[in-house]
Amino acid sequence: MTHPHMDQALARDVFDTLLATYGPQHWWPAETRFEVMVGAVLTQNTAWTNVERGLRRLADRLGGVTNLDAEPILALPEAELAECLRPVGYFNVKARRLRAFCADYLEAGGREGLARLDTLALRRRLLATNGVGPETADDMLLYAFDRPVFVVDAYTRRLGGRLGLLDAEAGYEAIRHGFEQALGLDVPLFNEYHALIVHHAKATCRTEPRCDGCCLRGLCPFPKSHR
DNA sequence: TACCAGGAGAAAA
DNA sequence: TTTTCTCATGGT
Repeated sequence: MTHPHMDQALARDVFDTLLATYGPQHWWPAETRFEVMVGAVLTQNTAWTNVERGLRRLADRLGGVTNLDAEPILALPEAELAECLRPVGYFNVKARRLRAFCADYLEAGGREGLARLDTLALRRRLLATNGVGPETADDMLLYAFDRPVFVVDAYTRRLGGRLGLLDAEAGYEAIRHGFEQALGLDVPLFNEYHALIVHHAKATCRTEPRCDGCCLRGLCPFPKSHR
C-alpha cells in the first residue's frame, strides 16, 4: 500500500496558525547543548516540570549547570545519580540510560566528534545507544546539533491525526518523512513547529486533556464548552 | 481515585 | 513479527 503524501499547504497552514496564536517558543529550554541532550533522555514519557527538578538536583550535585557534562556524570555512582533523578520518575532506568549515553558520547569524541558525522550517520550512532530511541535521537539532532530532522511525538500524532494531516496509526519514520517532505529541510522551521505543537497541547483544554484541536482551524471535535 | 505525562526496551504471545 | 508489560514521580 502506498501512503499518500502529506498535504503541503495544510502542513504550512497549521504551522502559521500555531505561530500566530502562540508566538515563537525559543526552544530547547536549556543553557547548554549537553543539557539539551540530557533533557531529551529524561523527558521520555515524563512531564517537563519533573525533568526540571531532576536537572536542577543533578546540576547542584555537580556544582552547577556548567559542570553538567559527560565525565562528571559518569564519575557519580549510579545509585547516587538515580537519587538525583528521583523527581523525574523512572529514575533507575534513566540513571542507567544517561550513563550509557554519556559513555557513548565520550567514546565518539564528545560533541566535536559527533558533529563531524553527517546527519544520517549521527542519527544511526545515537540510535545505537541503549535508551535512545527515535524521538530522543531526533530531539538531540534538531536541538543540540541543528540538523534538519522533524521530531515526532505523541502530541504530533494526535494533533496531526485530528487535523487530517497524517495517519495517526502510521509508523514514526513515515510521519517524520511526511513532514520533512512537505515542509522541506528547514532547521528553524522544524525547531519552532515541534515546540509549538507541544505548547499547544499544554495550552488548550484543561478540562479535556485529549483535545488537541481546540482553537485550531475550527476543527475541534469537542463542544465549545470545553474550550 | 484515576489518569496523564515531550518513550524505550524487554518479555511474551 | 506484533502486542504487552515495566519503569515511577508529581500534577490535575
